[in-house]
Amino acid sequence: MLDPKLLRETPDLVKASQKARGADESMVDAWIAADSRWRELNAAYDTKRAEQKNLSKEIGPLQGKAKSGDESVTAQLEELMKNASRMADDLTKTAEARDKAEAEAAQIMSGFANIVDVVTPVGGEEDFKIIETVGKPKDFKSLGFQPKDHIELGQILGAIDIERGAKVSGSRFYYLTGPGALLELALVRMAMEFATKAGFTPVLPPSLVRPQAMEGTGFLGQAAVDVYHLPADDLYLVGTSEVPLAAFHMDEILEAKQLPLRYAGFSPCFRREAGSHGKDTKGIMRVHWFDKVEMFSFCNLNDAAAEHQRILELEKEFLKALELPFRVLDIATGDLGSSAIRKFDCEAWIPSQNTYREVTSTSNCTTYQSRRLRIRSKSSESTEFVATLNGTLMASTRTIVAILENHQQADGSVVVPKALVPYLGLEVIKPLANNA
RNA sequence: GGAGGAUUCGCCUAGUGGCCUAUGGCGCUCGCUUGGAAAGCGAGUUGGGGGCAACCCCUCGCGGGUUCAAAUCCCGCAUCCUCCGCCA
Repeated sequence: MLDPKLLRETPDLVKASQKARGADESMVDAWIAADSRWRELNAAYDTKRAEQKNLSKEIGPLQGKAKSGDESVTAQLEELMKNASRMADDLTKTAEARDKAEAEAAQIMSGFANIVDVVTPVGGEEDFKIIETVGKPKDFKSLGFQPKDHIELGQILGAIDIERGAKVSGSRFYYLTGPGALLELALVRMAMEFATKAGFTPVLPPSLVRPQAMEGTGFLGQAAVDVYHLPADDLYLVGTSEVPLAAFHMDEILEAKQLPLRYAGFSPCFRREAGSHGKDTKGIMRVHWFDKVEMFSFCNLNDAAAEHQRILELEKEFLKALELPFRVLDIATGDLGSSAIRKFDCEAWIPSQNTYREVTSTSNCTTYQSRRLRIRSKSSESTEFVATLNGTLMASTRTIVAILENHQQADGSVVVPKALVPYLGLEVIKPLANNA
């Protein structure tokens, strides 16, 4: 949700943002019309309500007199009751009109995406800016072998079972087995410790949430088709622990002194992947379920940009620790989620695809989510909506793909990055003995 | 799944249709007092919306309803507690 003041006072700013996103600019004027109608009706209601209250207050004492046998007030009382009755009808009608205008304004409001940052590159999916490139993809040719893809490596190592995933659950499902299962657990443990050292509180959040949590984080807008819904219970499966982490402080007023509050959530992530038919159909690059360690910060709006950089630095540091070559992108306006004003993606090199693929993503959502979730902070001076930021630390499937493919050797074995060795207890993942 | 009970300001609590424009205590903040502190005394202390302002309106778990008038009566829902059943 946007700040209504922004729309009332600087509509051109909102229009410019809508334009940069390729969204509808006319919503701005439509909202302003609905809002001014609401304000008018609201003021009218308030005035009438005040009158009604005064009228009602006169009735009580008179009724007391009438009850004690004083018949001189009966006529006056009747007159008052008649007026009050009429007033109540009028009030109901005004309230209905007011509520209608309010609902209309709210409807339009919920369609606004956050105001893009002025520094965000303008354009669509392809218009990202490459901020930096870290590490260098391995030259497998000079090493004398053709790199295998993660599907083949997964088979050789007994780490990933895609066929049985499909048998049991359908396409885009998989089993992690043996060293694959242990690899994920090691990565999770490493990520959690890493995040804890960086000041994030480890959290295991629920991965089923109520509509208001989903709604509040902005996932029931354009992204709604990608969300699993359980109609029997009206619960949603989260696509990221960003949802339960953001909603953690829903309807709360935090002490300004406590900020920033940082959490690292580990949860499964469920995505319907509607509309991505034909993309990444093989392997585990794009799946309906994966596990992820996600960083989430609540901070002052003024500190949000710095916190965003901080989260990005942590993501980079983690990828460096895994010895993965990657690049950092500044995502363009048209490719931002509705909550974000700016987004950085880290893309790791995937040898089998000869390209960089997204492994982490961090967004600055300023007060867009906190307004919807009613999360504020209170200092002695004021009560304000907090800024929220999120960033992937470790998405298991894609991280596993990157590790297997980048660190593979000619025989299919995989060298475990040094930083991960203590968590995995292995220096090399070796092919299964019975595998040719 | 079944049966009861609860939900009022940070915490505890009063409140069975109009005098609730919500008690009282604790805590907290400020002031007086003091060399300084404690005690004592006094004031303040839920959020939100509209209005240039004076001020007005909303907010007693949430949503409806009854009524001229609802913290209070009625209906639905949520959460928590107790007991029974089931269960990792």
